[in-house]
Amino acid sequence: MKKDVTTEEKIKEAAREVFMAKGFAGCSSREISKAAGMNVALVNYYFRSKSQLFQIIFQAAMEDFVTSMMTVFSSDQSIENKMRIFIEREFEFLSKHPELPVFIITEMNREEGCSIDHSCFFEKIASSGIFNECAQAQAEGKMRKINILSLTLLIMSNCQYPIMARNLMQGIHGLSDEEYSANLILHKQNVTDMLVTYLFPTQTNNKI
Amino acid sequence: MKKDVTTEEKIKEAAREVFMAKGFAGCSSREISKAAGMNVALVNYYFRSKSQLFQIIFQAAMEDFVTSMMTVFSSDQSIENKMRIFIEREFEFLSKHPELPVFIITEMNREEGCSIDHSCFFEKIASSGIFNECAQAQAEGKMRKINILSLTLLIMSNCQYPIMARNLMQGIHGLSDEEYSANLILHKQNVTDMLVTYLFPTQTNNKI
DNA sequence: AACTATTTTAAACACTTGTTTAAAACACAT
DNA sequence: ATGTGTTTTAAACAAGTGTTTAAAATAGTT
Repeated sequence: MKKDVTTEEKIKEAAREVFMAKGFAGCSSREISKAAGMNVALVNYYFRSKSQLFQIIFQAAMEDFVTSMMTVFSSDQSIENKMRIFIEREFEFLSKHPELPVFIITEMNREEGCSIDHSCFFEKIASSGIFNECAQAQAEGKMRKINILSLTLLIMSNCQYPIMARNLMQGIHGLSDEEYSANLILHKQNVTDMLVTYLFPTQTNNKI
Repeated sequence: MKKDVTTEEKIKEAAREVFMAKGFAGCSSREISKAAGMNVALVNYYFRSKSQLFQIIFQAAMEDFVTSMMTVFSSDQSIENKMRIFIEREFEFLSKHPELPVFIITEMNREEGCSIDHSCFFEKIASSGIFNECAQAQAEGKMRKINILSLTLLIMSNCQYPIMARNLMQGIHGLSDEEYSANLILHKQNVTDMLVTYLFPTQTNNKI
């Protein structure tokens, strides 16, 4: 047979789109199969059930998520520069995949949802050596002493929330898509300034 | 008839719990009616449909959300103190209603979802005079000059995300409920320090 | 007690859900 | 062309969905 895009991948692609947009509970098997342009039964022929298909999609989404971090952490830069580049990349990445954070958070909260071990993601990030690098910088007084969770939260909060809450913010502030996108660029700069100033309090950074 | 808790309220209470925990798509009418301890038909007898019931619950949730802000903004405090108190209160409020932010954001993203006018919430907040107060403080050089959206985002991001992403963060960092709660208190302090230092850059605040 | 209006229920409606079955279409070797 | 294994489909399955209907239970009035 041989095709440029195999059926299995067509399903995965469609499932990813539909799951991300509507969540596990918000869509049906038929909706996915229709998006993939085929019969319902095929979805269960390749993946045993809707749940199993979902697990695969979710796992891949988490993978993407972490991978996007790794490229920066593993780079040959000062820790402050890594921070700047990471924020830059995170805004760029999330602008391309805006549903990803809400998707992951929502499905993590689902009771029957993904029962995979998530600590592997932590280990993957840890293997980049970024945490050791932080500890060293903190010991040398180059970096503010906060624990890893707080550090993670500070970065994730300020990068992800502005993307996640887009519709809410546009609704509240009455902004068009273009206006919000423009403001997002300004906000990214504010976030970078704030985080770098807070985390790396040097004489230069403390200037107003 | 007269009862201590009217049927209508029993439904609303049950609906709020179930909707918040599972979302609109994630639950059924029967599930709500069962949680309220009554027949399915009663839900549609008091509220015409599942959608209409949802709209009411969602509207009330947004109301709660905004009201929790107003009490602080309207208080008689310096703007820097308002900020500190607001963060304190927001962490406290969200710890009691952890599903609220994800619920609002998720349902704002739903296509068929709540088509209400959200600008009224902005006006409600604006009526507290907080925005004018900010503008004045900025004009006097007491506060960093950033636009309202960016200000909103900075605060909301750092207050809401740590609650929203609780399960994700616990999973990644391998933390128990108690551990995370404890860390949340530390993080709240970090967030307060960071935001106040960034937004009100005075000589005292700039100290490490 | 008998009538009326409201509140609650069981049952049914038509439709969608996830999943399975059995037959059809297809590819490919001989 | 025939046979074989894989891929795809239409059809059906039982269970669950939102909603409606008509009857039962209840409350309130006379």
